[in-house]
Amino acid sequence: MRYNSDSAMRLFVDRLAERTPLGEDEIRAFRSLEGQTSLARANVDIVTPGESTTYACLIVEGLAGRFGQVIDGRRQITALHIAGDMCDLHSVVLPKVSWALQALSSTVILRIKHRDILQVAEDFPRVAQAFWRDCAVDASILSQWVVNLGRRDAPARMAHLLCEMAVRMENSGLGLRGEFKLEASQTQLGDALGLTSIHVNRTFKLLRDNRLITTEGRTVRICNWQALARLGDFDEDYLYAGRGDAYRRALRAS
Amino acid sequence: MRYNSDSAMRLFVDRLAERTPLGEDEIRAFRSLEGQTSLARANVDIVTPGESTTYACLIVEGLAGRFGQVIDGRRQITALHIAGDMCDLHSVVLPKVSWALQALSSTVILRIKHRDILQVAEDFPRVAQAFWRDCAVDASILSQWVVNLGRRDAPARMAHLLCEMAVRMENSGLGLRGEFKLEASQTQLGDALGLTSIHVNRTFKLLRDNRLITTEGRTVRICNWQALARLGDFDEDYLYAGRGDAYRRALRAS
DNA sequence: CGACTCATTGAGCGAAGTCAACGTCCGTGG
DNA sequence: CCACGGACGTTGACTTCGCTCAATGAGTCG
Repeated sequence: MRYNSDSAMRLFVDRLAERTPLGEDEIRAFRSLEGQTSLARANVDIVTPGESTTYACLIVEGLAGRFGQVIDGRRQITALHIAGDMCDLHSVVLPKVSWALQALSSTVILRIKHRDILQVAEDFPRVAQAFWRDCAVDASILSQWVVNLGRRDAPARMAHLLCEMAVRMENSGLGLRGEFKLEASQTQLGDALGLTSIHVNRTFKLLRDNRLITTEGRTVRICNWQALARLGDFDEDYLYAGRGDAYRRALRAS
Repeated sequence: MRYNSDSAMRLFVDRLAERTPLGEDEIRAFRSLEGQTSLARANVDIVTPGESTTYACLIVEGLAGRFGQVIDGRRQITALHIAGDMCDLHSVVLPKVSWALQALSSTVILRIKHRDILQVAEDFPRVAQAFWRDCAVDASILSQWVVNLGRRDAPARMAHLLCEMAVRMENSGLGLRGEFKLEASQTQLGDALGLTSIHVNRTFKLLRDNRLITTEGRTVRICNWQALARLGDFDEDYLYAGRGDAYRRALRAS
């Protein structure tokens, strides 16, 4: 099968370059990395826990989640990844993983060899720094999830997640913060929010009843961004997602 | 004041070198980094949110926590750091922070300039990789905290935290997993566990009543490691902290 | 058509929060 | 020296948020 993995690669490199100034040759070196695309259907593991991986996964299309496991079978999603995300870049330096990577909806991924990534990082210190920084942003998001789970009730938690995904999608040109598709079932959202699917449903209803959002299938429309962000106590700084014009122009040009 | 910051530096470098083979000159280059020590009393901010830091903090002695803030004044600790931890190494690549770093008990820290750290990383690719890897381990721990907060009830959550701190302390030679000092108040533990101090107290009582632990002041003794680890569903792999060969083999894949 | 997944809603329960009181330890100042 | 205040730990009574169990409907695929 052939997927347009170029666009995802461009998204990823743009994001790196936005946060870490990279020269022409550095970008070229990185973009020349080869990989294999493959399709994973919803609820299929891409990486299984305990595995020693030899490649990192770039999302080309769809939605994937990193899952932590609890002994009784319940699951907790620790990260959501959209197109353009290198979802397990950290596995380059820690290849033995203790989590699962799973497609939440039909997802196309591009597997890039650790060895190749390490080589580029070794040849170009700035690229190494860009990788390190990307992992740090990932950790920053993870920190916010800890806060979200630890100290916010269900409506605030959900509001925060919706705001986060809205901004991330918009920044990757995959939607607008006012309207975007969140390709996850309520059960999967529950796994991300530390709630049951039933409570996710009720919380959705609450947000709809308060005219903060509307939903249509899996499309979410945020009717009142201000109010939703206030409810979720959302401040997008932690995403380090440049809303700079330069970035957007660059995207549009390509 | 003069503190023995050498021992903390040694702890940190040992940990790096344990996970990333470093040459003599690389270790020497790193250990030659200079810093300023200072003392922070309990509940005093070392780094304040919104700050743009120019240095990273190595804990020489004591206990520090990274705090996320919620609008209503409640707090959530997203990471605990003990002696030998470079608690905000990621700020080297993301200097504008959105969290607070606070001493939980009297804590001595060594501030090392970002500029110097970046220089060593640029000169020695393996050192850069070691930093990247250290941040990845930090993120791995963060992931486990997400799982802990999202999918475990209070007793399991607490058991998991106790096991984690026990292993980390033992691995840094600051205690034994069977007995160690956890220099945090029950309120602070609540901030880490997403519980109220009152519920932390009740949960402590529960663990004591079940003869899993005993406490004496802030010294925790784990009487039944097996049972506590089972209750907390604790598997130490995610800490990448073994001194044994197993984990070194796991890393060798890279 | 049947089997399946997913969304929706109700009823009852339980884990954790809130509010409140009290004891201990410790530092500080009259 | 003791009195006072503050931080911390402990415990009880009551409330509430989110979970469990259960039933139903809507959409989809073979």
